[in-house]
Amino acid sequence: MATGRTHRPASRSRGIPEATVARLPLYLRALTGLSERSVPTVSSEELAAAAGVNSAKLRKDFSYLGSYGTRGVGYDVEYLVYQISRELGLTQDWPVVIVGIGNLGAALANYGGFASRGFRVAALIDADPAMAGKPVAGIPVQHADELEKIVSDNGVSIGVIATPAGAAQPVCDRLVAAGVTSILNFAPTVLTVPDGVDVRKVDLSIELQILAFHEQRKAGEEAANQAAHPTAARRDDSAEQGPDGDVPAVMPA
Amino acid sequence: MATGRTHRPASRSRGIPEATVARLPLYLRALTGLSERSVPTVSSEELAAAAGVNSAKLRKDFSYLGSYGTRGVGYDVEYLVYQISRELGLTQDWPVVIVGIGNLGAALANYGGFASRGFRVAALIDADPAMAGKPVAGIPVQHADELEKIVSDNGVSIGVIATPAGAAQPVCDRLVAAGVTSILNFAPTVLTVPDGVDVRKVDLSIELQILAFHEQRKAGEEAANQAAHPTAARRDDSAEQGPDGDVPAVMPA
DNA sequence: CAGTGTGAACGTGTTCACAGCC
DNA sequence: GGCTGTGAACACGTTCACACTG
Repeated sequence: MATGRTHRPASRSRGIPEATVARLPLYLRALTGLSERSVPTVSSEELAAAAGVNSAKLRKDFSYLGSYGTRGVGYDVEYLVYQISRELGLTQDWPVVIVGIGNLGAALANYGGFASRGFRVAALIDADPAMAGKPVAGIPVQHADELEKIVSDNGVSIGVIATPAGAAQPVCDRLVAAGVTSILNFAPTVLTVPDGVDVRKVDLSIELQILAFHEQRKAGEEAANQAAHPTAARRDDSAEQGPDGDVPAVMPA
Repeated sequence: MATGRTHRPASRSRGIPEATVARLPLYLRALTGLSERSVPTVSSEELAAAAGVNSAKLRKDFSYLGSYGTRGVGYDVEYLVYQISRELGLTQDWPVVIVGIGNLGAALANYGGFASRGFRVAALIDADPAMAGKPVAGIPVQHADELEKIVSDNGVSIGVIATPAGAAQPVCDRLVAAGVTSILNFAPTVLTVPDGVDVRKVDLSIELQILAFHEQRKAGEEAANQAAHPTAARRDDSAEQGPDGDVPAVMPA
């Protein structure tokens, strides 16, 4: 595996597991913090703690990139920052367009983490003519009619969709047709795209629902323990929604 | 597995795989759409398409909840909506507080998907005294000093953190101390919480970095094909960042 | 000796393919 | 006949534990 010096790009950059890729930004952030505090080296243990993972996972992740550590010492912070940045493609800069400048779009435009790492907001686009020309985060909003021109003129390959659900698919289609091949979707819809186009979705409501699931479970366990432990049971405004019995009005055949 | 009528909550609600839980909201959304269009039943194939997964996965997921389908027919839409809602704990309502009413916090407060499914914004909290009393999304912002009181008065168990990175951990600690046991974190920081507290993180910058990784890979493959296929190569403003050779200024030992 | 790098064991998630039922 | 429900096979991801090395 990756014999010392990096040789064939294909052999070492092929097949980095998705799960590892998803953690690289986490490591990078932790490393950047260390770098700013001028820490020269870290052990896998320390870095793992800073990134919120366990050290075995971190070492395995790094092993996919190559052998960038020093046994008995740890990892050189600056060197790792560079290697991970390069692996993620952050040594080049990525022009990004944000479509849909409502509350969320504006929040994204103002988000500092954007510019910090290789990403540059090339344009803000909204369908509302009243928005056109209005500056948000110092960038004038452009009308949706300009979308295709903006994408091709700026060589944009990453698009962020922050429109209402209904507008998302048409916007997506236009972005893709104009040449965008990666989309970050904040609208609560499943987007359909041709092969070769990546979509990642960020969905607030889904995250909350997952939390609710676990929260409910906790409450259930608490209730179960209550027989033996009749202590304070928080958040019991009404009857514990019975996981049994109470069937809805509508019933299947 | 789940013999017909649901009996012991523990036996059937124990051990729904995390991956399945994460998809339930997706199914629920697709089903809600069908329900609004008064579609009475769906096959696993149709529903899977609407949710953007494959049908085998969907059937396996549903099998963890019980046998809610009818062979040869499909699933009753209304019934499934109810079962999934109940499983996710959405038949009760969850008061939520949002801390940090900047651009993002305001976007979240205005987000419709919130109220639609069991979640209710109980309070908006910000550290800036100038914000206090100002209504956002029709809800007056309260000062951070009130945090503990708000959480306990409303029986809040889910908190959303939309503060700057530096404030996130202290806010988190206060929320947890006040009784919150589930946290949705939008700040780009790793939060440390006691056992029994769930944290989910939404991180825009990480999502973009993952997209950049894949985007870079595509560009690399494109470049590789270029030898045989010297067609138009989009987004090649500068030299293909060599995955080999070019070492940074800083070097390891 | 301290700490990386990694095979091997393990666990989780996905897909297949078909038996069983309506 | 058509579609669900599910064991069994497979793929992917995580953890363990230790050989190896600066």
